[in-house]
Amino acid sequence: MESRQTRQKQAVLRSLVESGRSLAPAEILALARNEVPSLNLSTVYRQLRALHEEAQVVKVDLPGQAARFEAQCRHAQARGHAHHHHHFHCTQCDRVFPIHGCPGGMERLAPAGFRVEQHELTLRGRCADCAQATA
Amino acid sequence: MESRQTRQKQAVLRSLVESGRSLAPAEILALARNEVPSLNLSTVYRQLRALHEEAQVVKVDLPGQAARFEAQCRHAQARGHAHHHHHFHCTQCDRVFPIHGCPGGMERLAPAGFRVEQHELTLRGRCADCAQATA
DNA sequence: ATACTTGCAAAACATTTGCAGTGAG
DNA sequence: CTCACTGCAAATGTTTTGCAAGTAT
Repeated sequence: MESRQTRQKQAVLRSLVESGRSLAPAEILALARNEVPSLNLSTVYRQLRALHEEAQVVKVDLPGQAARFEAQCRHAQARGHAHHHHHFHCTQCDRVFPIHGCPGGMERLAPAGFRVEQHELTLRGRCADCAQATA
Repeated sequence: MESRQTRQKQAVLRSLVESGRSLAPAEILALARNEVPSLNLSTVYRQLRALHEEAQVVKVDLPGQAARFEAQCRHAQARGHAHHHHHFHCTQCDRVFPIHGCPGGMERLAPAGFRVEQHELTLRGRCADCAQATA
């Protein structure tokens, strides 16, 4: 069950790396088709799963949104696990930005007896560009 | 466009209030059918939207999960806006519990120029019941 | 009576899967 | 040569919508 190197797999990963941000599967399909015109959406999903298992790609699940995917940063990739970070979702331009910080102290929030194993934080508001444009 | 009082609307709200936790539309359908056997899933969705607009029901969007809904607490209802709280999602029994606390200091996490307007926090792990069962 | 609501079927999305043919190793 | 990968079509799961019949006000 070892994975093979295919044009479609390279195209999916390259689209993600070159864009530098989180993309929806349909966006990835559109970009990757510049390289492999026959590319199919099913294949995009299958390769995203494979790349995710290889820790080359991170799945970004924001509340109430369809899943997006982003290329894993080199540093985290080398250590074999994802870098802990959160996301800022701009309600105006709909872009998603990484947040490199964490309030901490999550364990204390849960009721007694609950075992907190992980957490996800999503900030929402307006990004620098949109906040300035509105002001 | 004012809303009418129907058996199905009452059944949807009652199921939510009596359960005391977040329910998926399909779960609400099952419970509410005890009261109105002919109830349809489309109607559940339509009434959930109506009740949400009337601030009787809150939509709970956890990352990577289908939407759930919960009854708005009386206190918050009187003030006309939702009570700020987060959620704990048990990875074992898949139930969702309210968390009445908040780390705070979210504004400091965002890059300069970003305007944080709201945030959502999801804790994941094992609830008291499941943690004890495993131990 | 009027017009909002309901139930049903079908549509709209997002994501997955079965399968026969293609291609990487 | 093999067996994983691909494209396509169909299935799945969630949520929405069109429409004729039903019902609250």
